[in-house]
Amino acid sequence: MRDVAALAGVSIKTVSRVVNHQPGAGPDVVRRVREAAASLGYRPNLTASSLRRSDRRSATLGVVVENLSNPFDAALLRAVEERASRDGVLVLGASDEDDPRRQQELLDSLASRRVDGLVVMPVAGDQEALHVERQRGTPMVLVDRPATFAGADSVTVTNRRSSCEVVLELAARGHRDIAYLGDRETLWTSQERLAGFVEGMAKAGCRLREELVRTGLRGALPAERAALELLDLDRPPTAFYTAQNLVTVGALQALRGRGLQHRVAIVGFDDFPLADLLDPAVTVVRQDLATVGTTAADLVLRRVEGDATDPVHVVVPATLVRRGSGELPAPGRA
Amino acid sequence: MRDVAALAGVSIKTVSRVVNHQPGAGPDVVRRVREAAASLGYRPNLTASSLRRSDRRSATLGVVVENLSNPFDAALLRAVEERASRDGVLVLGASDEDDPRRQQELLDSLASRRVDGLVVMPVAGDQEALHVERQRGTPMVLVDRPATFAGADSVTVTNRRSSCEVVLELAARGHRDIAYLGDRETLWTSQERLAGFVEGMAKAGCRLREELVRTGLRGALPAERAALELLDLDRPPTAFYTAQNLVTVGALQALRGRGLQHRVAIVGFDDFPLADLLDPAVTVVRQDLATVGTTAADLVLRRVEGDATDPVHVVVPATLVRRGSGELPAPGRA
DNA sequence: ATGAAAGCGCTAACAG
DNA sequence: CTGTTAGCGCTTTCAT
Repeated sequence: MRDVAALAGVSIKTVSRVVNHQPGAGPDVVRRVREAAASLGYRPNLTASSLRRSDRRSATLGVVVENLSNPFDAALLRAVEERASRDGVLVLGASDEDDPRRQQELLDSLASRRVDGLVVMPVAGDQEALHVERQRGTPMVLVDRPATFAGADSVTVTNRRSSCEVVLELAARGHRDIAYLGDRETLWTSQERLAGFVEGMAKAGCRLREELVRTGLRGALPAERAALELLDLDRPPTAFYTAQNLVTVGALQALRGRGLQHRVAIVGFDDFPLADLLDPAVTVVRQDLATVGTTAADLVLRRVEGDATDPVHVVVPATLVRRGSGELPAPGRA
Repeated sequence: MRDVAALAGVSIKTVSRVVNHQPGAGPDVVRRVREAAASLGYRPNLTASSLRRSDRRSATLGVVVENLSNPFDAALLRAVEERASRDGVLVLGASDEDDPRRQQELLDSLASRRVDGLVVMPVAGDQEALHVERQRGTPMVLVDRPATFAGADSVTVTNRRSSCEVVLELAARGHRDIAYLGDRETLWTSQERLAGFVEGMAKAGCRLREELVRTGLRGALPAERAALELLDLDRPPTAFYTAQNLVTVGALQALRGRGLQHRVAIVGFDDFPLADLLDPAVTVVRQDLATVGTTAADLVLRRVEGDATDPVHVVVPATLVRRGSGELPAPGRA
């Protein structure tokens, strides 16, 4: 910048004004400065600028998720990025592998880069680290699971309500022996989905058979095994509600293995690519990650702008996508 | 940092030494400084540090892809992130939507934040903007398509060779009327895959029927239509090579629509989730994005460290994943 | 082993 | 309209 000023024959401050499109620079001077900048290949240094500026903004957000290659997390990152880019804000994306230590490292790393705000999908368990970071002043929005401390905004989806609706739909088609396959119950989303299932069964007047409820399924293989076991019962379920992506895949594999894919209904939570290419196409509850991400970005950017109103918990509706597998009627009820 | 120094009763420089684990600080002083830092909630400011430091590093890389929510791009970002995190380097991820203007904006934006290096999946067409940025000194690695200018490293996969192999495999199972469905030919990868297809047909001694080669297919729907047209020919193909993700999906839909999924062979380029859940499971050429990303990150980080050897073009092998759909024999050749 | 002074690239606050 | 001075938080260089 000094060099540009010298070449253009003006003061360094004038260059600053031109670069930042501030008023108070003659049109002729502007041109000379621009030329000088171009010929020297000058690039403004945003880090130096933000160091000195009074707002101290880095025009950068941090996004911490479990794994950026997870389509779920990627969609979220993308949505945040899209919203942020409208304000010229860039996004530092990072994966914590659901490891609290790693999450802490990333928080420190992002804080030392002075990100303006954080969008975090918190690791299961204690949120103390996030609380501490928030108290240091960093605007923060939690996604997927709500904050267990005061001060941060949260954006989640209708895990419970949508799960309840799924059960009611299945019951409306005559199903009464409905099985629940879910992930670890340490996850807030799993708890909510199970709660919604239980609620739905009650509302539908279905007896909840304990042996048809299986949780703690981590990945497709355990889910497949669990589904096979249920199918081998004397009185097997006529419908499955699979409350997580990979669990759904495992259950589908089980049904296919038994040749029951057209006889046993199944609804999954979380959409997945090609769900409509299977036979029958798979009915799912779809989370609107784009809305979740955009909302989260909106919130955090607003906080960055100084909005100090009370923290909010936004709940984005998930939608039931009927494709066929969830609309199979109970036997003898065609 | 000043406050920490005051509280600990030492000079600001001493605090700097402690924070950076530099020698020249008494064990007692170290403890006092650490305590003061903790009690004040001090966070080092990496941006201020990098501004003053002689290496001028920001410990940040920029990754520019088409769309971060694309599983392909997400896997790449994740791989770069993983490699970078081992050096304490964070990653700014950005989507250019295959728009040259947007790519330029992102380059400027990343440059103004003084990223140490760039990993770029270049937009189709002119690479002049990248060339300019590279000449300004930013280490840069192109992925997916090679650089058309001197100075940048590239990492691609064996588009051509793998395509050739696919054809030879199909031919070995008796197929001679093999169709090619591909994306736009303006894309380097598409060109390579088509070239490999042509090469394979020649090597296998198959006559290449022009009417069985369809390119410019953008997305699943056009691909499905094209596939249906080919299936309606007097002498339809007995095998498909679909050279892109969505094209494969479209062709699968066409085969399923005609009930031919067990009679006509199909091999796709690019793996996709649940490819093994379809019936028959889909044989694909899988790109090893993890290796591509890690390699790219490796290269760019090495350049950041000062490696000034000649630019390289690394070609990562893609692997044929045989799942069934590609192993269907030609009719009358069971 | 510790500290004082200078300055990275830039902008706030005040002159002219 | 334009320039001068000071200083953001930190590290360099050189002293002590």
